[in-house]
Amino acid sequence: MDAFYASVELLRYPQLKGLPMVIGGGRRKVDEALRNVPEGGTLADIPVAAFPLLKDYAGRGVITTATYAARQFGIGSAMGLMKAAKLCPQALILPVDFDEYRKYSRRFKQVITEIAPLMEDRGVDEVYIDFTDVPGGQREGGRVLARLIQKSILGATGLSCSIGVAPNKLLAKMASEFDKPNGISIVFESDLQTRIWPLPCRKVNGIGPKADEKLQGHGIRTIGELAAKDRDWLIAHFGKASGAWMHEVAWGRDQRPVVTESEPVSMSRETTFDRDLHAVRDRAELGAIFTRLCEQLAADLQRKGYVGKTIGIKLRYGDFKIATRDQTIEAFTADPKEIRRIAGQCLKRVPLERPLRLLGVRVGTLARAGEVPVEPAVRPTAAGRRAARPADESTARTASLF
DNA sequence: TCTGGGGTCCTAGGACCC
DNA sequence: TCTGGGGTCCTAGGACCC
Repeated sequence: MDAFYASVELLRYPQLKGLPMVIGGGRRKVDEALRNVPEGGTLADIPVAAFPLLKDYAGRGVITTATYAARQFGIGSAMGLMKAAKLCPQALILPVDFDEYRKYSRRFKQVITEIAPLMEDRGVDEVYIDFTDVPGGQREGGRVLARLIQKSILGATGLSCSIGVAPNKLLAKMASEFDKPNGISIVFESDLQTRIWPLPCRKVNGIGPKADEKLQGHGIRTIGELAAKDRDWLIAHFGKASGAWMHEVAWGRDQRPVVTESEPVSMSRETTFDRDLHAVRDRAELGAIFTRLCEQLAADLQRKGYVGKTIGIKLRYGDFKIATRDQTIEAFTADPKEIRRIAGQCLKRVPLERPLRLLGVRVGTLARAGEVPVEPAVRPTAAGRRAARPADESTARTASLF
């Protein structure tokens, strides 16, 4: 989907079309500015001047989506809001409204599955579709079907999307970026050398900043340069699995099927504080946030009908370093009190002297409530074994906080 | 310009079992 | 006297994606 969050917002506020706008940041300040709906009017009647400007936004956060008008100024996803404000102070800013995006997500995905039932979910704004057995799916290399899907989604939601059609998921994903927004791009196997090999390695789904940096360290910048490397050389430098995988993708090979169903592995809730908090000084505030996260997470689990038995916490310190702890318990649970109790024990095992930026709670090893696997014979858990051992010195002093 | 929230998968060491 | 081989589970961290 093209600039998905921003495009959904423009459906509500069509008066903002064409203006530089970003989605991100907390709710509070922005919400105040939006309490300007004229008497008897609708959201579309709010004057543009009533919307908050990026330059007036003071707070932590990143941009989740920028309109194409905002991108002209060099603003992009994941950019800090403060930096974006320097690039384009007059841009408008709207808070993230995930419930609304999820609504439109369900809608466009339903449109797709009615046309092509084999669809793989890749988050709120992205999917893979298997054209293979869809009637007419091969006409003009898939362009006819792609066009039908685009038109149907636009008709049902008012949203545009970009589609890449290729022999596999790897190439289709890259193809989808060739013509944005509202484009269709067909890539054949025979296009590998001309259209894929000139691209930077970073364009491969799965090669991130770290791998790219390492590749560049070896003088490898493009996918073609990667393809030129010996398979064994790649394995020697990137490990057996990664090296072999890199060799495959550089040659455009990918056998992964389109997966239409999957079960969640974990659920979590986390929050970044408005300011860094200290475990001792801000004890009450932290405790309240901690409890709330556990309650939200329990509610998520219960609403979706899951229970879990691995409970964990995540901290991000002021210096952005991350620490995680988890503990597997014997009985599956979705109970907020139990989650908080175990998560609290996890917190006691992590250093709490330094300023904290983020706190998160996670439940993993999920099972559908009501289909809980039979417990195997009890053996002492790792936690039980650990309990016999005293906490290390750094955590001992703060152990009673939670 | 200090950098969100919700996920998945992989690696690696240690405990434990057969 | 010194020391197997294979397997699973648990835990912590990290890369990556949307």
